[in-house]
Amino acid sequence: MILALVDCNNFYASCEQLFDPRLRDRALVVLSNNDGCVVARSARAKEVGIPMGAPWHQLKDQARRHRVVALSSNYALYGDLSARVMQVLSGYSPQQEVYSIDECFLDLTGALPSPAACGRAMRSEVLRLVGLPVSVGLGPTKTLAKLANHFGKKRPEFEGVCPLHELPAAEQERLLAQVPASEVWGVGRRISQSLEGLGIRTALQLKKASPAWIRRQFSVTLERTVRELNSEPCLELMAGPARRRQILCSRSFGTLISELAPLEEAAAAFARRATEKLRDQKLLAGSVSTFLRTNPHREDHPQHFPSLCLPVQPTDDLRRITAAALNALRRIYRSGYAYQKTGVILTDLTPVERRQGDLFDDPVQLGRSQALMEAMEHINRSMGSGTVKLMAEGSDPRWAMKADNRTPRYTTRLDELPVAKAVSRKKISPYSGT
DNA sequence: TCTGGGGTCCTAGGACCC
DNA sequence: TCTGGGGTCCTAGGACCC
Repeated sequence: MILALVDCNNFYASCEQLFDPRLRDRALVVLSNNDGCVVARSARAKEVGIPMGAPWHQLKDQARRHRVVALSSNYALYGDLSARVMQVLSGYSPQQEVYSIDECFLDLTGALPSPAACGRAMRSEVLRLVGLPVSVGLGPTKTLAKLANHFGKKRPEFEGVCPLHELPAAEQERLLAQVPASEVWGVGRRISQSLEGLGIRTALQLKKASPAWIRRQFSVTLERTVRELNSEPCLELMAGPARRRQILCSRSFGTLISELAPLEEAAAAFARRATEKLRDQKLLAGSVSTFLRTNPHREDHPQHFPSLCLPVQPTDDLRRITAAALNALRRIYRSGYAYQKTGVILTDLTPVERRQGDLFDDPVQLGRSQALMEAMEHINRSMGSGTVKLMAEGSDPRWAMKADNRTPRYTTRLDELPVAKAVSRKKISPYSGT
């Protein structure tokens, strides 16, 4: 079996550069929601030493020195470009697993003229048709394909495509010996620290460890990683999208909130967003949880992290889900805390077609509920999300996020098309953060 | 002042069953 | 005085991923 892992380079930053060529040679970063942390960096931003994942407010001086441009994240744009990349790649294999917004696995077993040639073709076609650079890693297991992708990206001699399985064994070992174990898929910060204590520092040392011993020391998960490094497949390619186990919607607020009323509005808004996702996937929720969180970084302030899960009769009715979410919120809320975040989680998900009835169900009410939900969706689809919503959401959200520097949704909004006016008159300035 | 959002899987331990 | 053996299910917490 030969698997490919195709991954877009600096995905969010590349999306922004695609629509504004003036950004191509700039140090550019894209920020997380609320303009909180750095979640993507252009090649130049990496060169000047902007770290991944760091809080933006700590980097402002460094950023000013290097004239770094910082943009708020624009998920409508990234989601649309992702779909185009995945579409192009799907033509190269009947078996594609879309693993995240910017990467997918493909089964290239038996690809002609060869998997490696196929990898090179994918790379040039995505660049030609979508305009985004990708890297390709090839190997007999997912973990090795991931590692090969790492080599394809970091080592210029591969020119973006690394067919690890074609290299002589000695050459493979030489490469693995040069990669820290923490770069291996499934080895995070905690495990790499523990491994180091046991004398395992490189991917090659991890590969040569005994699977049984690793299982005793850690868990079956890391045992699988070791086996995968030895070309023994333990992780299957997922055929379709896996069945969801939970649906979560949460946001940090633009400012801290202590009163119940604005928290209720936020929870109602997140319940709606979660219910939209639930209905898109034709699922019913059997439990609704709400959680609250104070700012964990303020160690000198009183902290409160409550949550409550309420069972409901399996439903996709926005009114019932919102009522349960607010009920839970009111029961966990305490005055006197400055809350930073709330969220709604739907669990115990079942497919709509397996709806379990109840002795006291009223089919007329169920029909009305469905008709109402469909009418709301129809209006919100054609006139914009949130055109029709429950009063519980309020109309002036105090919890709204910061997104001071979002670029236009070039590919999904007619009124934000990149016409001359929109692009050329807007001056690029380093992010001021005000 | 300012620190993301959305997921999955595994394990240990407790509750509960006969 | 002395208190079994063999299970399942659920949950919280911790690890990982992008």
